[in-house]
Amino acid sequence: GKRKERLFQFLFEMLQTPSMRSCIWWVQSSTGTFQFSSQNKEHLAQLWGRRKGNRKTMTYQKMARALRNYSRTGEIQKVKRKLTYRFDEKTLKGLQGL
DNA sequence: GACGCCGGGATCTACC
DNA sequence: CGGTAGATCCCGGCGT
Repeated sequence: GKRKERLFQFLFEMLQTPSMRSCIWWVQSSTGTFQFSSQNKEHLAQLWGRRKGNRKTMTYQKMARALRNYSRTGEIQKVKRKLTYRFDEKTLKGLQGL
């Protein structure tokens, strides 16, 4: 099946990519906590936008809005720390099982 | 006050 | 046609 990739799947993939460490990294991988780089978050957002083939350039502001939608389903929660989020335990297990 | 980050409503689009 | 998953736009709140 070639269902379109979800945002959280893309982020997890980036977190496993060494060359992306300047954009996003694990704060604590065991709990699924990760953080974006204040300096390079826009580059990561643009990568996401290109992958989706969006008309306009993806920005952190817009990507973060999509991220906030995850708080409703609980797939990802925002943590108090700046630019830091956390995958839900169930979501994380699903991603690790790929 | 400016700027960066955050929360969420409204609306639109692409896809299944 | 209805639902999902964002994408886009916009505005207000808050801390530095």
